[in-house]
Amino acid sequence: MSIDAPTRGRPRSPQADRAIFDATRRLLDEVGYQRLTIEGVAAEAGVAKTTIYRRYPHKAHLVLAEMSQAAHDTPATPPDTGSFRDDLLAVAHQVRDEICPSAPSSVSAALLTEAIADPELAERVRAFADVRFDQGRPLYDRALERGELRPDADWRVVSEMLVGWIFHASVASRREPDDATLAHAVELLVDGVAAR
Amino acid sequence: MSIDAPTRGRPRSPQADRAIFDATRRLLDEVGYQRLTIEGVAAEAGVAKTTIYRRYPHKAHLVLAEMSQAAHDTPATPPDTGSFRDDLLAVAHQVRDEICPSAPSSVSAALLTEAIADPELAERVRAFADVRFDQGRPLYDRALERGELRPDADWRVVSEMLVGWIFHASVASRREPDDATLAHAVELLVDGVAAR
Amino acid sequence: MSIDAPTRGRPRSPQADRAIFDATRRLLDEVGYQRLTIEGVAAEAGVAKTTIYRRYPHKAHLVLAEMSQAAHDTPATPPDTGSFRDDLLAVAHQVRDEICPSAPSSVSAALLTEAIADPELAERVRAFADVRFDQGRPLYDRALERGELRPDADWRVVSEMLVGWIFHASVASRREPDDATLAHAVELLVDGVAAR
Amino acid sequence: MSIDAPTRGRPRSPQADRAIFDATRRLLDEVGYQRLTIEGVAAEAGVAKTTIYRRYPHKAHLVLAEMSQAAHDTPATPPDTGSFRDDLLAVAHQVRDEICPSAPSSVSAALLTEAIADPELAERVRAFADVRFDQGRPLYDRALERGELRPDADWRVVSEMLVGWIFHASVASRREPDDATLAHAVELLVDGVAAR
DNA sequence: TGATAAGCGAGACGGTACGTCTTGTCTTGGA
DNA sequence: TCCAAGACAAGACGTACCGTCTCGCTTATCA
Repeated sequence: MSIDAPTRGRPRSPQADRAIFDATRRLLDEVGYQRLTIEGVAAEAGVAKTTIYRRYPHKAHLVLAEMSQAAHDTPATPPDTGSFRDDLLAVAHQVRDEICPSAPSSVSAALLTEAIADPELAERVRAFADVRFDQGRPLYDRALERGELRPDADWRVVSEMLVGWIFHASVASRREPDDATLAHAVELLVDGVAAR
Repeated sequence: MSIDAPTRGRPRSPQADRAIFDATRRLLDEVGYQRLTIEGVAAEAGVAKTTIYRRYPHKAHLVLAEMSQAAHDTPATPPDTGSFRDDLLAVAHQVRDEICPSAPSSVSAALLTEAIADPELAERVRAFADVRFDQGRPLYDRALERGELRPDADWRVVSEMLVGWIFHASVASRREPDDATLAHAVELLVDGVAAR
Repeated sequence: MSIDAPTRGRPRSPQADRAIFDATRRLLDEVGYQRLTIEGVAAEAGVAKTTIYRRYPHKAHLVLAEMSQAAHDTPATPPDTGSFRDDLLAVAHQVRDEICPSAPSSVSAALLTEAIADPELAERVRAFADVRFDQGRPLYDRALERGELRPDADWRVVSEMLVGWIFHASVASRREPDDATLAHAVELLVDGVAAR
Repeated sequence: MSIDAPTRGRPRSPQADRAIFDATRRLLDEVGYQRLTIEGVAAEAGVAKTTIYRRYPHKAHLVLAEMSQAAHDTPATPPDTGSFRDDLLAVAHQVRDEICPSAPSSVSAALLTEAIADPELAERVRAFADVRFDQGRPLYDRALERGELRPDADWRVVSEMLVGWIFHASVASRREPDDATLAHAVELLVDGVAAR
């Protein structure tokens, strides 16, 4: 990507890198984002605080880096059922099951919140989100080819609407939506809410 | 609701109540949620820390109470343009302008984030959201009467989809959606994304 | 003693008086002077804090009052062995066993300490000490009659020297003095430390 | 004494050490032990609270450390008048003038009081007292050589009796003993209270 | 084959806020 | 006027993390 500066001095330890990521993941699962502390990660990873601060300026950057790494290691493959409606429904299920499964895992919300006050972080979060959303793009392309999707529809808006709804419904309104509600939402999204 | 226990001991000072709320609002506007501090609120309100802790166990509860109070004092009136589509668009504008205006005001996001890890707070947030959503209900009732809305559509899901999208788009994806994007989103929502 | 002021309003409850004293004694035995709190006494006595503050301005006064009451209820009788030396030794044993038996009981030291900064308390403590010392006076009078005591010796100094030494030895130097050391101290006191 | 563990991490700042001691001394002189506050010391020393708590678990330990340091910096030299009796009298004057000079300085009493409930502190206090008493030992050795002192007399008991008496008389009984009373006490101690 | 430069562990440092505790005062309603 | 109950202002407590800073040591590249 960038030409590495001519690397003087001792290079950063890849073991430390891994240990930090692993500890971050473990603690994220255990106590959630809010109660995750750099100090705790350092202890869990058997690493000095400095070693973490040298890599990431803040907790949020650390966590985001870990998530990016994880996303890179296990890329999500969008469903391909042959039907746009069913594809969307499958995505809805995926998102719900990824976002909701117990409290701590909702790291994303926390990151988004922090991003509000930290423009640089916001930029990285946006980049991360872009990657995620782009992974879903083929789904819309296929739908378009099959003539199931309005050509003028902004696929990004559609994605965000689905994901944003699940987020909002889970947290602000009731518990996580059940299968019937998911289906209803997809139907509204596909067919519109207007009377025919 | 419940008959208040026959009020033993000195009653809580309404002046303190007000002072706390006012200080909270002022600081929220000034420094935002993250950097809001119980200690700071106490100082700003000219009140002892204990007086706040006696009322609210955590920062989040305090802030939510303030928001509830504010919402109660100035209830939002849903738009009534005579057209469902235009009503929705007006709501979208309202929500965007309320949510987005720069960093500090994104208190909601922070509250939602905290609610993830605090079930009791989550319950209160949910109650607050219910009130807000219910205020918008007449809009859907009118649309139904006019025959503009599918009778089987869950109005709550529709609301959440719109609000959730604006949230998500603002924070996770790009900056706040512009007017054209809002209009596009409303159109997708009303007419559906399927090709006709 | 004093003519009671013409008693307007509701008289103070003697039950409360007793409950306060009892609770004070219990807590003193349990947690010691330092960790005794007015709040704790009120709770333990089933009495409002105000009820205590109406009677005693400070913790120290409360405790001193309790001690005076206790001393009044069970006056100490000085030993009378027929020998000055043995009387002193008996007193030494009494004092050691009263002062030392486990940490919390050393309330006296704490009171003395507080008295340094509170002249009124100091006066009361002094009065209390005077009563205690006076209770020992007959011992010296008898010794004087028997011709065992130097006529010019200030009995108060002698008492204080014995008690002060036990205090000091217990706390500042080693553990509480054993019987042999007590006997040695009494001997030094009686016969002097000078070579004959 | 023990070989210090090979100094891992950043060493403690000697400047902080000094600043803490100096501030402690200043505040002790100003407001006395009871109203001395760790927070206050930190502020006065220009040091973080944690820096103090890292060194001393409690106020009492801090104060004792300061006293030890002070005692170490300016060791007391026992008087040497050539006469045991006059030496003792000189010591008595020293002790009275050191202990009594108005409220704040009676730190010792406070420390002793706290030591009752804190075994570790008690141990340190004892060590400190040992040093102080040992400094007075030559006085007794000289008296012994000159044949002024009973060979079987425990010099430590003698010291404690004198110091303990001054303590007790100052605090519990009346104000600080005047010169005549000091002389009388020394005389009793040296010659004994028994009639000849 | 050193010199130089960074990385690393450890842990102290100045800060800030936390949430708790206790103090002594006050304000209720009821006795 | 007292009492129980409990709110109140004040302020210290001891703790937890923050992000920065020395230390002594290790591991690289460059001269």
